[in-house]
Amino acid sequence: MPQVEDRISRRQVDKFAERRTQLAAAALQTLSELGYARTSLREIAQNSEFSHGVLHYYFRDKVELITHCVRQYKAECVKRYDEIVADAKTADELRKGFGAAMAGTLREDATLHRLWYDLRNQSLFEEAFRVDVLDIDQSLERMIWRIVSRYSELSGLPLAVGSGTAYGVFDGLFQQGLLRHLSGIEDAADELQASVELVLGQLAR
Amino acid sequence: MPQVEDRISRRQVDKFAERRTQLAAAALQTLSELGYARTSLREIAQNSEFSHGVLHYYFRDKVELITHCVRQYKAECVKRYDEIVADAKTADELRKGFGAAMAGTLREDATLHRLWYDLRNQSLFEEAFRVDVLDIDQSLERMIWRIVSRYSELSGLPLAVGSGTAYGVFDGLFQQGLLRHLSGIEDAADELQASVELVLGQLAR
DNA sequence: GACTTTTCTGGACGACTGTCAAGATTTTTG
DNA sequence: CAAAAATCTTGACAGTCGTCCAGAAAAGTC
Repeated sequence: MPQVEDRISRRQVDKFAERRTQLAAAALQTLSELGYARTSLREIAQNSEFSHGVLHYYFRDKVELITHCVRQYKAECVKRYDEIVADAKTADELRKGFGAAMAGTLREDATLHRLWYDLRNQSLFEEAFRVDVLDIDQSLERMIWRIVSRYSELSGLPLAVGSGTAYGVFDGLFQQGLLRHLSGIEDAADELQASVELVLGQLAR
Repeated sequence: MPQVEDRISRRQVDKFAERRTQLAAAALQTLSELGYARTSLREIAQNSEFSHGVLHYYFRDKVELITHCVRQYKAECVKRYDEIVADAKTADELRKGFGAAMAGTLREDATLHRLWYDLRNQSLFEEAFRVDVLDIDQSLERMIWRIVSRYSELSGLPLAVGSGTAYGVFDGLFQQGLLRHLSGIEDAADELQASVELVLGQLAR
């Protein structure tokens, strides 16, 4: 049996990587259901079609598996959000589209977002995750900044805040919406949409 | 040995409750250092002057202990923040004081805040914590609202947003600051202060 | 077909977890 | 001081955890 490092860089790289993403997807699902604290390797394996031993064939240890998960999440996440930037023609169209997209992903991908905030918090305690988490966070910040600055462009109004502030504001609104939504508050998504549109209008005057 | 419920409502309630808060303080310290996922009862006991068995003498189980911790955190937290509302005479004084207080608690109580966000996230996975967490969250929202509405009062400017939106915005800014601060970014607190003052000015026009 | 390599299984390990209870210790009570 | 009650320690329990490994199963090679 070759070393993990060798296996990664061999001929059938694609097949090996394919299984890795397959297992990472099972891990992602388990994590989004149970959260980091209650997710075990055996539980992850049960959400796949393999036994628990195989995880150590494709990943060195648990940290590498979860790190890989986080990276995989990022790809899915940015792709998801980048569809939002869309091709709005007017400032108002962009503002409404942004609010609707936020509310939409809150409704549909609540458990995934819950996982993201969980992992981001874990990175505050476990340094192993920090680099990847910060990387994702920055890409999310850029994504928000693209929208906000484009809004300023379309509306002709100057922005009152910078990139980091804008991200903090909208991320806070979203997290608050997530908390309410998962607590069973019916109109949490609607309220988020209204808040987002309102605040975006306030940041460019 | 009487039941836990009986012990709580007996003559020396004060002494019993005193030890509970003492143990809860040890738990709070452990949790803020390790995070929820890595905190065990034995670890908590080692941060106190007792053995691990005593925890089940004062608390029914781990959930009750942590729930008690969260409640205790709330008391400390609201007290801490309520000193912020202070007695500002002018709108500008309040705005500066608010920003400075945010930056100050970010610098001094970073690990406690990190714990709060961790526990709030846990409540999204474990229903047992949800009630207490939502209670704290609401009291924080009211605290923010007191500041924001007072600012509107002092400045004579009308507010553009409601209570929930205001809380989401400032909580997001703070969390973003916490992430940067704990990642070793030196001027994270200063940036937070500037952001908070800026955004507060934007919400009332 | 046989032989080699890759992939996967299932069990074992030591460490750790929450929980519990028997008994030692301390404090309170009469 | 002695009896009783409260408090605390210690060790044990049944699980679960991440990790590892011997060997079964499958895939690839000649």
